Amino acid sequence: MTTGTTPKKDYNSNDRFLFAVDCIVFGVSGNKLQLLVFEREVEPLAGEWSLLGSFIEKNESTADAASRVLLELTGLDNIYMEQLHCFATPDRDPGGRVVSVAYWSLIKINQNDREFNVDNHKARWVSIDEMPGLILDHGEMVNMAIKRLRERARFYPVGFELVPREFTLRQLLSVYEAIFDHKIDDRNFRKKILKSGLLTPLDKKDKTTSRKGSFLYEFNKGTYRQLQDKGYNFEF
Amino acid sequence: MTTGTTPKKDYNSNDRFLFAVDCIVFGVSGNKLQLLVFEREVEPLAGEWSLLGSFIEKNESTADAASRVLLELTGLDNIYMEQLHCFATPDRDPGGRVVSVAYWSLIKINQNDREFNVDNHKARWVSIDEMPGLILDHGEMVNMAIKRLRERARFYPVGFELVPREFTLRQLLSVYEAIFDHKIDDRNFRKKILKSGLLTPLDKKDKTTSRKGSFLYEFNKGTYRQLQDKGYNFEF
DNA sequence: ACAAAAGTGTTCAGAGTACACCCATGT
DNA sequence: ACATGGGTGTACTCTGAACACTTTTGT
Repeated sequence: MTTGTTPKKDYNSNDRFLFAVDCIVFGVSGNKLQLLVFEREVEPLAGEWSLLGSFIEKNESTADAASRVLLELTGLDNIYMEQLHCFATPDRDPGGRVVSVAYWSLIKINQNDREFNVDNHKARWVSIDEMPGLILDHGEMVNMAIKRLRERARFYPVGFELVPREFTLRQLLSVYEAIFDHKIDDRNFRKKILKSGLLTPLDKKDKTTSRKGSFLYEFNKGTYRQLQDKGYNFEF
Repeated sequence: MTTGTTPKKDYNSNDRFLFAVDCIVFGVSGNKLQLLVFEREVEPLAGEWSLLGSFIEKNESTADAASRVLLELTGLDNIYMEQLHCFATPDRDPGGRVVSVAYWSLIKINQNDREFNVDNHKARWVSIDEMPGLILDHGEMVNMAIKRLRERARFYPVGFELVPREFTLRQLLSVYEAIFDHKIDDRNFRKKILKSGLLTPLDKKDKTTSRKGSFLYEFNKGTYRQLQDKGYNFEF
């Protein structure tokens, strides 16, 4: 039926494109999922809100570039990060034919908010309920990333990436409430999450939020790795 | 802590890369998941097995390019297709700095195997158990695609993409056995899949596989669309 | 003593799992 | 009549979901 299915691979005669990454950075605070957005300081579109991105350098991969952007931003190099999607419609950037690979990442706001001064750099956490309009297709990227995050969080233990190393059950519950954007039953949550084996109870209490104090847990990497392969139902 | 987080966006001074798509095409036959592989006819690496791909043209998106490749191959333009991942390590292609976006797709082998003559085009269906070595990082792409397919198939109704428009329960069961690579209990499968509301029973029987004949079903698009958002557990 | 958050158990309904026999038909 | 694949039902277990009160302790 068809004629030629020979791969078109001519390394000399083909078009070359500019190539960038954009980073979608999520955190949780105040029971809401937050997004880190930036005010662009350069043309085109200076003054408008966008994600943070960068062109890819000659000898780096997209993952390297995204890590570089996150490192410059937060000073941290062990941030949870996944590739989201490659955005490549010809007219997505009026500045030229630019292909962008979006990465999404999760950071622990409480742990790191001193590491970078958001205001000085014209960066701001916004609740995803109050997200401003973003340039180009960045809004589309964010929506896809939210969807992907929720998908991951349903069956894989990514909730832990949004919580400090030592955390209380209520903190973890808040994170899941923020991700899924609905109230979760306290007792059922405790029962299920404790049964999963993902939590190691510590002999300490966090007394900052109540007089009684609430027990701290840390999170069990061994069980984590098992569940990353098999999956686990984190719907509450 | 950090200093400059200004997006590095200079449209003139940055490197430009070649940009390609590669297509991972799955089908099911003989109770096994099959992959469509090609023998390359051009240098570099002529004579070796690879996925089918193409460079991106100036005014097309990656999705357009992948659809174009699939259309040239199968003559069909309504193939189920998802972006897999953007592969962009600097040294992945010895022929130059080529970034490749991989797409995976599902086709109904029985329905279409006459539409393209696989042998004439040096293309071949291979069981994923007997996959030959593939050039470059194509093996890695396929492994990631298998993982992604299984993930999708667990919670979304993609199994239907691998079955003709009218199909028997046994055919559908075989598809799921192939995807997950394990035996599925016949009775429990029927019970669950019929309860899901995804199937519309037809008043016809397929008599090609038994004397008694087995009822044909078609698949309910309305329910399908609901389940695509909510997800549904297709583990059997 | 009281305010504020932490912690705890039970019941019920629905889903998953394991498992073995009869049915319809063409030859 | 028989061989071949198609079709069916039940009992048990486990998980999810709904739901309200007691505990601790600093002030």
